[in-house]
This record gives sequence, C-alpha cells and structure tokens, in this order.
Amino acid sequence: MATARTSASERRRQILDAAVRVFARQGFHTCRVSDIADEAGVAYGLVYHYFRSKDEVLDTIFLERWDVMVEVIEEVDRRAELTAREKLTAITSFIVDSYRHDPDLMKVVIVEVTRAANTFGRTHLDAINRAYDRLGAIIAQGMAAGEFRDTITPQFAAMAFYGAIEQALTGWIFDMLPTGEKSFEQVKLFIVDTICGGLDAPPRPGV
Amino acid sequence: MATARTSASERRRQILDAAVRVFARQGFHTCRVSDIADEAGVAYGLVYHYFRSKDEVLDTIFLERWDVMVEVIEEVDRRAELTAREKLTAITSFIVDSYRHDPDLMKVVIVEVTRAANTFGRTHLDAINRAYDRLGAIIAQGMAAGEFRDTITPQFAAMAFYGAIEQALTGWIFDMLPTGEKSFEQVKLFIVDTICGGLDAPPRPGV
DNA sequence: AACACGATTGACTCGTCAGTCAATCCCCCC
DNA sequence: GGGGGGATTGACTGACGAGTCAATCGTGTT
Repeated sequence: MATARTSASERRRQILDAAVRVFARQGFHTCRVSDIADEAGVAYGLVYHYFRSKDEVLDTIFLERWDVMVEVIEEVDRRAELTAREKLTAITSFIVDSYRHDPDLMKVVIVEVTRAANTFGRTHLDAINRAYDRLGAIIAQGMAAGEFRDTITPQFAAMAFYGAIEQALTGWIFDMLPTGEKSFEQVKLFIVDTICGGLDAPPRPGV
Repeated sequence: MATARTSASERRRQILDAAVRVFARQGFHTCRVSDIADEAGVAYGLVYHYFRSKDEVLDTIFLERWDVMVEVIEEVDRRAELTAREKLTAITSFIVDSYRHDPDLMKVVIVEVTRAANTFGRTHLDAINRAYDRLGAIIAQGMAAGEFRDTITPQFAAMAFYGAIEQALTGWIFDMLPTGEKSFEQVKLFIVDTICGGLDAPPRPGV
C-alpha cells in the first residue's frame, strides 16, 4: 500500500512551514509553541515528537534555507564565463527572488537569525561567515581581473554588498519599500548599480 | 546643602546605563529585570520606580540615542559649505565614533530596536524613517547639484548607505571585523568610498 | 483477528519572571 | 528635633509557557 495519509516527513514539513508563518508574524521570542501547533493544525506534543525544542525548529528553518543560499553563491561563482559584476547580479537576483517567493521565510532567516547578535546569530556565525567568504572571493577575483578597484578590501566590499541587500529586504519587511513585481526588479538593479557604479557622477570629459 | 548623594536623575541614569550593559550582554528578551537591578547595584523594585516597564527602559535608551543621531544628521545637512559627499562622510564618522565611544549602547540600539522587525523596530518606525528621510534629502541635493548620478532614487541610495554602516557595526558586534583605532578610521573611508565611488574600476582613458 | 509500534493527543508539572506593594529609610524643611 | 514625603527595599503574586508523559489511535503485519 502507499504511504500513510501524511507521512512523517510531510508532517515535519507541515510543522516547519507553520513555524515560519508564526515566527514571521509574531517573532520567535513572543510566540508560543502552542501557536505553532495550532497553526499546523496539530497537537501540542507533536511538535516535540519531531523537534527537540523550540530552538531546534528555528535552527532547522534557518540552516535549510541558508545552505541553499550558500550553494547558489558557490554555483554562481563557478560559472567562469561571468564577470564579477554579473555574478553579483545573479546572486542579488536569487536573494530578492527568494524574498519575493517566500517573504515569511526570508523574514525569519534575516530578522530572527542573521541580525540577532545575541542569540541565534552568534550560534550560526560560521554559516553566515561562509557566505561572506564566498562573496569576498568573487569580489577579490573582480579586483584581480582589473574589473573592480582594489582600494578597499574584498571582505569589506562583501559586507557593503550584502548589507545593501539585507537593508532592501528589511525595507520590504518594514513596509518602507513598495512591494510589487516592478519594485523587486528595480531594487535588483539599484543594488548592483549602487555598489558597483557608486553614487558619484562620472567626470564629464570636455565640460 | 548640595543635592543628595545620588539625585533622582543620577539614579535614573545609573539604571539606564546598567540596562545598556545588560541588554548588550544578554539581549533584551533573555535578560531579567533583576539583572538590570543587580548590575545597577539597586533593589529590584527601584527599576519600577523610575520606569513603568521593562519595555520602557529599552524605549528610553533607544529614543535618547536616536534623537541625538537625527539631530546630528540635520545639523550636518544644514552646513551649506559641504558637498553631499562631505556630508555623508561627516555622518558616517559620527556614527562610527558613536560605536567606538560606546559599543554597548550602539549594539542595543541596532540589534534590539533598529533591526527587530517584530517588536521594537515596528514601534519606532517613525523615528527610524525620520533618519532615512534626512539622509535621502542629502543625497537628493547631491543629485540636483550634479555631484551624484540620478539613475537610482535618493531613498534607495539612503538605504544602501545606511545599510553599509549598519553592516559594518554588525561586523564589529559579531567580531567579524577587527576593532582598534585603525580599523575604525579605515572603515569610515571604506564606507564612503564604496557607496560614492562604487566598486567598478574607472575606465582608463588611452588603454 | 490480534498484535506491535510509531504517530498523535493534550492535560499536567515545574520553573521562571514581570510587575506589585507594604514596610522602611533617609533627607529636607519648618 | 520631629514630621512629611519621596526614595528604596525585596518578598510575594499571578500568569505564562516550555517541555513531559501516560494514554490513545491507526496502520501494517502475521
């Protein structure tokens, strides 16, 4: 016979998805485990059948997503035919699309982990740094190829780049930026244009 | 006779300063009010003599500091002799120096409020936006004067700029960036150089 | 049909902690 | 020098919520 009505892994998924919604809505610290169970339409105790603790639920959500992100960054980096700027464009695009596709998930990843310096951020520092290192490597290549200026360190440039992306996502999360297809595409362009091109007007030769 | 050994406003200050240290060390959500009282060397109940709730302590800390920041931004903006880039440099310098001077305070402001989309961030959105608006105005002036390119919106440029600063502070908070006088000064330059100059190498005429 | 065993349930325990309050202290003023 | 009133104390309360657990259910197996 086929698997049960809902298999173990489906149940687990169902709880994780519910947790994402609840964490996004109420925040990790201010929600109760029973909120997650209710949202998933499942008994309180079942959450503890699939996860050791409330923390483990968040950890799982974060790592699942972050691993995908790091993988994508590495994949993009491997495409030798792309310039550094094109690589940054592809990465920006992926992250913005991730938010477009599942804003709740990205909100949780960023607000509850990436920016939570006192709790989960510290726990997952290694994972976070892995992404930074990869980004820094891409920028370093761009510098070595003469495509980027090398007056700043690649590590810092990676921070500024990722900082701009995170700030844009935060803008959406806080409703400071309009959402909508056009806004998403525009912001992608803006991020790469700002970081690569800078704000300065180019010197106008002959004037 | 002079004022009492410790006046009311000194006591209040003493509690606020202790709270900054505790929030920075343990985070707002994971510390107890008794931790603040202990750190201040004061009885538990006294915290409630000066503040209505634990939340009010954080609110007070944030607003006190944020108001100073907005004021400085406005002050810098008023100095008509400065170029837009010089204004951004002055603001960056002020914020980085704020962190250098009192890392705990800036950590609390950023980690517990500015980036906490579910709790205090939302509460203080107006205050946060006031800073963004001011920054955006400075950049808009730069564009109008032909100093900056106007291919991106000033609002977005302000986000990228502030995002880079916050990310640098986060780097220090997470121990991802070296601290020390030289690092502080270098990062100031990097931030402005990255945002204004961009990563792209300038076209080399004659090559 | 009866068993075995993981899935599922939700009432319960136990610790924690924000906020209260009545008592005490201490300073200043008359 | 004594009385008034704000400052200070810390034990206490009440609520809340994470995690436990014994009981029940449902399905596949023999």
